[in-house]
Amino acid sequence: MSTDTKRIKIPRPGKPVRGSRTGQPIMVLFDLLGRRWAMGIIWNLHNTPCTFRALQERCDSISPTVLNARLKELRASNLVTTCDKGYCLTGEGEKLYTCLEPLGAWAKGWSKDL
Amino acid sequence: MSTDTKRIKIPRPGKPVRGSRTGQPIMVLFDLLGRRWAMGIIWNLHNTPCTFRALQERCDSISPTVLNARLKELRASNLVTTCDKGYCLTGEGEKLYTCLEPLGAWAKGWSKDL
DNA sequence: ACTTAATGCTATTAAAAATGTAGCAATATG
DNA sequence: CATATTGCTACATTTTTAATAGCATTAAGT
Repeated sequence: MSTDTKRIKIPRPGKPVRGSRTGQPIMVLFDLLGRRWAMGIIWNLHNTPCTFRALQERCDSISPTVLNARLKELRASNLVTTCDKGYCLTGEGEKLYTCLEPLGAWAKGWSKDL
Repeated sequence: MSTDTKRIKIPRPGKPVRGSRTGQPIMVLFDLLGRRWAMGIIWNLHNTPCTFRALQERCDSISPTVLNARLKELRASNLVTTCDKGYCLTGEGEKLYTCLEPLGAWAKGWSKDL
């Protein structure tokens, strides 16, 4: 469980990122969340800390390479951390989750008329 | 402005998608939104229809290849459509936007303590 | 102490997606 | 007509993601 962030690009507010030269917070967030499995990881981690391997299974057998990359990014962004049970959301991460939560209900309605 | 959807993979609720064999609506949505620029496009299109090229500029000069791919997906998913001003969000798209909106405020707070 | 099993990864190769640039066809405008 | 704008497509390059194997470390079982 290293916090090694070398050679990975973490989007940072105020700095140019993929998708925003200005580094507007929302665009930085979209850059971070708009990566494969980022939101799924937050969703699956909500209120249920778990080990790397358990998380891997919950995320439909996501490859360890990507899971590890996402976890590094999310930890560097202070959304995910480690606890005695393994990985879990930080306080900020849980707050972010509550912002995402309404999407669950919306998605159900959307899926009906699709 | 064709509605040509051949050769692109649109995630569909109820069907296995990238990231969910079960096709849970939320996972389908995450698959769709977890693609580069998808959320940024919705954000930029909110209440402000515009042409392909104008949208391209708003999205920090996103490449036309990706913009077009995202637009096809979002149109096929009934979130984006065309109007006299060019592209715009559908009713569903605007509803989705209201789900995303809180992220703007959250992101500002998050960016401070990062 | 010696296995065995689980955990957290890294390495590697291949496939898919995104980027960047050029430019074309169609329509509108002067 | 000539020019400009629009909505894209083509193509080559770079990044990401995927898929699979497996290693090092720790914890438990016998």
